Amino acid sequence: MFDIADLTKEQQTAARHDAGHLLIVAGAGTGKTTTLTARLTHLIRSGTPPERILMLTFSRRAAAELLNRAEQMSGESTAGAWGGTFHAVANRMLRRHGRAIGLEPSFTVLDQTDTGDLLALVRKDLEGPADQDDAGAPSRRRARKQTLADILSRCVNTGSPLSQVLRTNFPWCADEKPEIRAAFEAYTARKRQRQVLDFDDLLLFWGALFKVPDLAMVLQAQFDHILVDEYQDTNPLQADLLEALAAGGAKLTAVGDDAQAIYSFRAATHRNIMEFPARFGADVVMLQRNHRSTPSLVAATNAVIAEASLRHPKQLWSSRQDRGRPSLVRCDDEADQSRQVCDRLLHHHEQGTRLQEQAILVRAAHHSSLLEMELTARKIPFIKYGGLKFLEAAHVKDMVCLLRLVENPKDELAWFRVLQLIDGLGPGAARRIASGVLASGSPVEDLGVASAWLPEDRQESVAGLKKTLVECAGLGPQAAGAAVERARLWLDPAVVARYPNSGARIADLDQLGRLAAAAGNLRGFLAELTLDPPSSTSDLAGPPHLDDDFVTISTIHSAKGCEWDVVHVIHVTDGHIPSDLATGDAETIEEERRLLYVAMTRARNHLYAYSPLRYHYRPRGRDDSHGYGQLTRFFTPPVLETMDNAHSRRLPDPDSCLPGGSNVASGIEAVDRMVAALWD
DNA sequence: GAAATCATACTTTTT
DNA sequence: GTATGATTTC
Repeated sequence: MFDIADLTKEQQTAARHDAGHLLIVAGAGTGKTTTLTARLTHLIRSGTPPERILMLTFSRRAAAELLNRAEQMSGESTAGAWGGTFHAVANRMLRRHGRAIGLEPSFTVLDQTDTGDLLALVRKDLEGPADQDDAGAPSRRRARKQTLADILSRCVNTGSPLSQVLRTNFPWCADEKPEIRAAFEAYTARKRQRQVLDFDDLLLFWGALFKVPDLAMVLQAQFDHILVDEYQDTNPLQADLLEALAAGGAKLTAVGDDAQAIYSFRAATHRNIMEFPARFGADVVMLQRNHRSTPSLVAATNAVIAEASLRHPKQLWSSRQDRGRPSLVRCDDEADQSRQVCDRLLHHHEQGTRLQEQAILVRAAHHSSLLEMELTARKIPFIKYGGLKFLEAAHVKDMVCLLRLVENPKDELAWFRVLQLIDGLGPGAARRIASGVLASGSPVEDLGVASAWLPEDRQESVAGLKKTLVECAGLGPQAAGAAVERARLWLDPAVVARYPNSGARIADLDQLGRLAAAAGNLRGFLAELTLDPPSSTSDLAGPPHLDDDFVTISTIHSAKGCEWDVVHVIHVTDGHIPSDLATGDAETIEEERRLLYVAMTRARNHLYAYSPLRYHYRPRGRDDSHGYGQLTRFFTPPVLETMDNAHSRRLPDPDSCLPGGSNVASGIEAVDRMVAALWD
């Protein structure tokens, strides 16, 4: 167990800072978590009650771990401290204070998929039956529903008008602007009627709470200290929230590293961290001593990031014992890459590095599929983080919607989905019944009335659903586990009849039942599930046996904040890293560079970057605005000088910058008005 | 109006 | 390769 006195001087300065707001620029591996822990310890020891501390982190797990470590370090309880993601904290605040702006505490939260589904639903409602006459012209394809959700979210999170977002981020949808705009308006209205919030609403409404004068005073007096982790990955809306939170005199501590900003696709902007000192009048402490990696690895990662434009200049250094330079491994093709990864994995294992101390990092979840086959064939166990979509599996979604109806019978989307599980009911019938049911004050009771037009046998099936909902609700709010069990009596047969490989799906429902039983409270369980979904195969299957050793496969995004002795980064090839979908725009390519930087800086002792020379499928060139056939290489000569096995040529680097700015109004109507103003 | 079939754009990262 | 929407069939 260490003490604050064991920290480096710069870490101590950060931990003990007492004058006003503070920005800690913490380079990769510089002991950010240690410093934050020490700061928490310092605050608690110097008399700040835990419940007057708010920690905004990137995941619930990060918050829990910080509190845990602070508790060990300080020897005092951290119980009562507030912690979680921006969205999770917003959820808690709104359940408690939402009534002040006209929000019932039983609201449900839509995830990104739900948002897309609801947008599709209202878009369908909007299109008149009149569009059918021009039979000759095949109606052109419209933006997919998920794209609509992305557009909406980007408008709201950056505070940019629809036309600008369409122009710069979704040019192929620009000619649909009128329909998109109409869909957004209808979508907003629909959400309000049904008491559902999407992710962005959570932040907007949290902000709206601060516009209620009496409540704002209470909220602003609630915390003495607010700590924000991973500040480089926050968006303008979140920065505004912080400003409102701190208006009552709470001290802000923001921690982050502009070189690791990798969430611009979610509207995060490194401008937040660059502008923080000026905006809040904060002191800056810079951590530059890398405790994680060997000097050779630091030299290589420094060389990679040195070529980035627009950064907080810093030079990381390490005094750890060296273990040799990182390797760039040229592979013949993808199959060769898989073999080589396995070979090196096993080599290090024989040298005494457990598989758990090794990781394979990928740009996109599907990049590891061939490798996973090779691992399986060689009987090397692994777990995979990121990309797993437990919640998006149809049968899981079915169960979640069923539970959502128990909690909020006005949840139209849930009705729409659940009704279609009944044999013989499709989208049409579901829509008709759902709208009938929602027109009444007590939706569940009137289910029979709303479906009276159906043939008799189907009415009976609907009655079965009603019985299920009534009985689940009768179990009370604390019985999430029992509710799942009861719901399964109705859902299981439908799942078996409806989907192939129902065995695995039933097993998933078992798992969901276990999670629900552990959560207890149904409302909390549902909110937690959408705000902090299970992120790995192990979260679902439960931890493997303790003696089991397994290697981790993770997307680079999910690997943020983690570290391993040995790291294998695969597919470091133009088209994969950087991704094809980084459309040749300079800013996006810069983000891909940072992504590679994050991946490489996860390694403590050994680092391998694999680069297949040939792919068996046709590589797709990106939209190529700066010349024919030009490749993006991150391993430029200066970088290659820090690595083994390599040779390459040089590229010019690009530069650019993006605009921002946003504002928040008051009350639900005001929020809606403000958002609607974006749709010009 | 629902289910089945067909055609064709699109294929990332996540709260 | 796959998922969505348009079209045809029942």
